[in-house]
Amino acid sequence: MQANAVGLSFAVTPGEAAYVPLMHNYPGAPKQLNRDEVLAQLEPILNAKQAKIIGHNLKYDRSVLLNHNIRLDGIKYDTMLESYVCNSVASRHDLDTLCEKHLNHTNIHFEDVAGKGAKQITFDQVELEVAVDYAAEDADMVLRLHQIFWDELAQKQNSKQKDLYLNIEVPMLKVLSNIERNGVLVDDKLLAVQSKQLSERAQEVEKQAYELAEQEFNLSSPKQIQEILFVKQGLPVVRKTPKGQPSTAEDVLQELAVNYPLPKLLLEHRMLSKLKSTYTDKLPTLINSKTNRIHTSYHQAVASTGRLSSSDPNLQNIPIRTEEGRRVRQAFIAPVGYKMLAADYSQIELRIMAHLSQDERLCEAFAQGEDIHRATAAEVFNTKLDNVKSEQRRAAKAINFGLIYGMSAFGLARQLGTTRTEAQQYVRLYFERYPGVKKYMDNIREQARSQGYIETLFGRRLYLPEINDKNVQRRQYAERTAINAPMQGTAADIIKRAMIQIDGWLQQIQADCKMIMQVHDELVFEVQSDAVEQVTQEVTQRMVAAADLSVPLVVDVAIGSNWDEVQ
DNA sequence: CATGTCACG
DNA sequence: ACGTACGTGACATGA
Repeated sequence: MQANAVGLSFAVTPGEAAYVPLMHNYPGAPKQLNRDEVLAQLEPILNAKQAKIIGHNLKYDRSVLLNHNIRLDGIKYDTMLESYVCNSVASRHDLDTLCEKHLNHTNIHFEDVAGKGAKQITFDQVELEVAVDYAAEDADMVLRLHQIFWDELAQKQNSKQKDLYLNIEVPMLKVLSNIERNGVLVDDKLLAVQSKQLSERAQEVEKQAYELAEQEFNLSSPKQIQEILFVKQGLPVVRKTPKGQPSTAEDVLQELAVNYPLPKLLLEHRMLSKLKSTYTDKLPTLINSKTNRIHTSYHQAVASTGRLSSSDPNLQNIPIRTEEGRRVRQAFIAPVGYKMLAADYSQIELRIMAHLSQDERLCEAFAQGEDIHRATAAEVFNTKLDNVKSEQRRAAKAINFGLIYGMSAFGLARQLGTTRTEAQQYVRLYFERYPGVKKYMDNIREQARSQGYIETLFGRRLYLPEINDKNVQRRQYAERTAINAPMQGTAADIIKRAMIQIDGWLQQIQADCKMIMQVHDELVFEVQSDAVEQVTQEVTQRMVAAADLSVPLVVDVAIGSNWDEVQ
């Protein structure tokens, strides 16, 4: 949203590339072609639907060009997405890493030409003679990488991956670019008020904590908290961190708070300072001065399961679970004359589990539109639906979540606050009542072992090299991933398909509606008030139709004037 | 830069 | 004996 083009580089034949400098600006810089004239002349090519432009992370190039009012619709291939589809478990998909890995070639690094840290210069200050090698190399390498990836994707046995790449990931690039550029309106005055309230409360808590500790200390320092709690006050050590220090994590403090007063204050202070520093103080600083809105970045090649991630700011972890936190959402607003509309998939991962496992009882429960946790409770506790106690439903809900995560009896027991034996009992009962699920879990583990990977419904492949590891921990971790990834990943595929359809519809009818956020199973829109009914209908229909499962996909829609009201 | 912690689905 | 539910990103501290 902020960057300007300094130059353009192209390659049409491997081993040859050109750099067109436009805006290099340093003492003695040579005269260059006028940027806007060059871009205007290039636009028919960049924007031609039949053009076959290949790039690396073209979402970024598209956005920079849009800053100059140039559209980049000739996108055909993106090597970052090719690498991601070929192996999403690989930790990085940046150009330098891919060149090392696939071309055995070390690129000129950006830091080599621009320096690093506080002394780093911007690319327009880089001398032409230096810039040309750096920029032209990029174009050449992208072309070479594409040839390698395309050979891999076009292999016949990988056709599902090719479809995933061409029909989901490449089209998504433009959808995400649109969402990012749309941005979201945030009420900075409200956040300022909240910041003030949070710091006032935090100060009171701080004062009380000093009295209880009989000294001043930094409540944000785990090290100092350890000293006070476990050395000075001699409280029992509940758990240790991976590095062997006594843990002061939330669940530990919760437990200690039953018998001692200080942990409760620490918990409250933690909550208040988290909300203030990460949200109410930070978000207002990220409002773009040109658009008066916040523009996140979505990352399409980060999460191994196929999910998106969001950063700068992360709009996928805005608080909702506590009363205090939720208030942050009141600052995400629709402008006058517009409404906020949120559409979320109901229980999508469990529905996918029903589909993948084809378990009869589970499919039937969804077909009947039952409350799935209640239905599970009725089965596990062998009672009528109407007689399910709230405690039983809570346990069933924990079991259902546990299943999605590839649970152990230990994990379930801890979640439920019960014994491991009892948790094991629940798991056994569950699998007796849902034998299809049991069979599916065993099959997917076995499939992961024999193939070394698992796949989502739409062919996204996750390699699990540690599935046969000698190390029990690593192997079990890979097994849990094998269980979880097909469900989380299929859900990611489905919402991406819906987003592509919805974006296409919005462009086509020129609706007064913007898609503004995605939070894994939820889409958020800003809709002109008169269009709310139409958008509700059209969005729901496209989300529901995004996959044809053995069970219905259900979408809940809510409308309000801010993000808190639509949950 | 590592660590611990905590926000979300 | 050990660690223990999946996937993320951001912040403060402290070396």
